[in-house]
Amino acid sequence: MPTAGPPPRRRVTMSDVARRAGVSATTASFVLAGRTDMRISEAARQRVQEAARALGYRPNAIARSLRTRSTRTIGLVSDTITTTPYAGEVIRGALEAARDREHLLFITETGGDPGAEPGLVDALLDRDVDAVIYAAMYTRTVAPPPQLRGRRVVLLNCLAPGFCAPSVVPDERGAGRTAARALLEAGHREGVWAVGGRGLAHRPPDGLLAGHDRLRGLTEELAAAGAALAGTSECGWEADDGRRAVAELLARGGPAPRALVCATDRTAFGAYQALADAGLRVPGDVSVLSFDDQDFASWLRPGLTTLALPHHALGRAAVDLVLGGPRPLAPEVHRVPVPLRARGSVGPPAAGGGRVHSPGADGERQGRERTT
Amino acid sequence: MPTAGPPPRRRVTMSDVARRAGVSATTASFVLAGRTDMRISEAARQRVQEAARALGYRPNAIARSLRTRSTRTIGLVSDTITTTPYAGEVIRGALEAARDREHLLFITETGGDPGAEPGLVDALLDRDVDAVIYAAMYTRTVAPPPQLRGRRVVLLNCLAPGFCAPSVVPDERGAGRTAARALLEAGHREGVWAVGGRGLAHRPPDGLLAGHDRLRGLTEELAAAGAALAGTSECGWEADDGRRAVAELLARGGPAPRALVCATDRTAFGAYQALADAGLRVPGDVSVLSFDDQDFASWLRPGLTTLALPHHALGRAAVDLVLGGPRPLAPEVHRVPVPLRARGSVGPPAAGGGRVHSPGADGERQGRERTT
DNA sequence: GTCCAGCGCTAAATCGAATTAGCACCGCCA
DNA sequence: TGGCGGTGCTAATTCGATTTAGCGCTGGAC
Repeated sequence: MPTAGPPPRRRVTMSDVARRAGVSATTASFVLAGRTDMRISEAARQRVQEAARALGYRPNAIARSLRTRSTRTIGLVSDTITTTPYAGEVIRGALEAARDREHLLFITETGGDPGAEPGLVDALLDRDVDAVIYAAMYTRTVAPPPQLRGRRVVLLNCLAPGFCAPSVVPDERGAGRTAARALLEAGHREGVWAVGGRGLAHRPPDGLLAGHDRLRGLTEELAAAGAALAGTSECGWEADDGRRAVAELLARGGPAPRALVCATDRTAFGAYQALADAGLRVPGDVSVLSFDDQDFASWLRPGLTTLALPHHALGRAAVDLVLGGPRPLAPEVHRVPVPLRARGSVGPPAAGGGRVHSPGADGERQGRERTT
Repeated sequence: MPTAGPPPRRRVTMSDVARRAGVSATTASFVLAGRTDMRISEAARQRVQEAARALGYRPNAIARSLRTRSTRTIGLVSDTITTTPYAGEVIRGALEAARDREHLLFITETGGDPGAEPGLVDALLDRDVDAVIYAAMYTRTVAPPPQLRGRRVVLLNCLAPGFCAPSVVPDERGAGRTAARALLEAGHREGVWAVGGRGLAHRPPDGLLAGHDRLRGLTEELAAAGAALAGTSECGWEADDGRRAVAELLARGGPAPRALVCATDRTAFGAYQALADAGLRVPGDVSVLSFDDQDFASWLRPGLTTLALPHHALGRAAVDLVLGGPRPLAPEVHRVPVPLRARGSVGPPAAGGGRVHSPGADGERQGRERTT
């Protein structure tokens, strides 16, 4: 009979393999699991291997999981994975680590609806995931749902007071120090402003931790060098917020700012616009430094010097920890370093008080020389 | 005895529920499944429901799946989910649709290594996923691995000649037409250039389809109005490619371009830079229109008018199709509309031949009036 | 000749649900 | 009083693996 259409494809089971090899399912199981705690003749071993190969046997992970209670599966629960463009990097890092350890990743997101969370967590637990990564896309404090208590959980980019689980977060304080050092090394000691600095209470419900720790690292390191922040201009997180905040900063009286430390690349983007509008050059008149390392940071002219939030490393670390960490997990906080991406936007402070300058294109062109 | 530490938490099974309700597991199963094809007294029904509630019973999805062969699970296989920032939107759309249909999503990516693909697909099939979404992050032709033949598969953002499965892709040709219409409506009939237009062979192995179809739609619609493309300047996909291409275009002789249709927002970003360098205003001297709608498109001054690749809708449509479509699936190509995001970068063509203009800031400031 | 040890394997139970087959009881009718 | 049909349930099997318990054979020691 000629083959017609796709074969019915009943799945090849271990009994099929055993039958073909002329052994019991038990023997086949031990051979295929590579277990040596049962004596099996070399001949039988060979026949089982051969039969499995010939039939294209693949163990049914569902059946195996039912017995072993291990699914080689992780669940990732997050608030919103895409309001932020770099969230993809977190997932990619997690995916990579999971692949290395031969696990598969369930991704879920509540879409900002906290009411959806218990349902999603239940769906994961119903499927017997080996571990759960509870992730936030902005560093903040969270309250994971009660079903997760006592489970193997790692908190990613968040802290949960009173919930016994390790956290993996960016080393924001270290990042602040690094930022300060970059500025100090370029010669800045005065006129350093934080834009969108503390960032508390900008996002419900608990506000963000990042801004606070960054500012702390920044001021500490400046203080260690006998310098200090000239001031802080709080604002939102978007380009437009940055533009307005910097425009106001320039419009107010007092000594000219020499360096701006922006909370995000987006606010830095706005800062560039405001500076250009005022006829100020980057970094000739004002240095700009920020946090995130979004892709456009390298397209700007001059390229934006920024602290690269280690999204990929965070995702990776969380999975490595949840799968490879001690049992049970210790509720420690793991801080992942935040590397500096030095581009062209930080330079030595302007010599004079150059409040206003020759407009536009010239400044941009000078910047362009410094672009990578 | 006082409770000490987390309870051992043996999972509550259906037998536990049945025992407590004083019925057999069979009865409990029928009650909890809501099946009416077996006669069960109202009293028994009540007792089972009550017992399940009291014990906090949740069915073990693994055990159920073993029996029913349905896991309420989908696998998404993609090349690289994050080289592109909008990939997250695809996933978010898929996640939303999956949630609506009470399915969970396994996400995998090869990380650009095609050798990893069979292993990942096997891992999914071993776990008995109900369906697979095979996704590419740039629209192109692909060759899914043979294990997927005969399975329930939807191709997302790609086409696979000879592989019997439906595709969900952006309506690139329609997008090209829309772009042309936007330009025609603003009064453009001459000096319309495509930048980074055809885009073939820029990515291995098969080149991209998007550029070709877009260009087709663009030229068709222009032709229908008796107009035509002034020319095409092929280049890469990045900001810097766009900047160089446009700079060259402006430096060459001939009539000045009046409108640039850029292949991506990134090239448009570069185009803005090149135009500013040449002292040309957007849209006063040159209109700019592009494809993608990345977030920075709205931060530029003027805001970039762009065709929003419907990533979210694509992800949603793929899941809706693979779960809700006919059995078996018809190998059709579903084209998802690409909406225009009109911002400030398209305006009426310049009256004269204004080759060079007053530099920088003025142009930007005019643009800014049009920003949303 | 018997006993024991070791070898190489198999039978059967298990995981937790879904599902098929069929049984005990009741009341009604002849 | 015996049969019959409907009601309301249960026992047993199945899904496909893992894992425990133990069986039959052989060869050597005594």
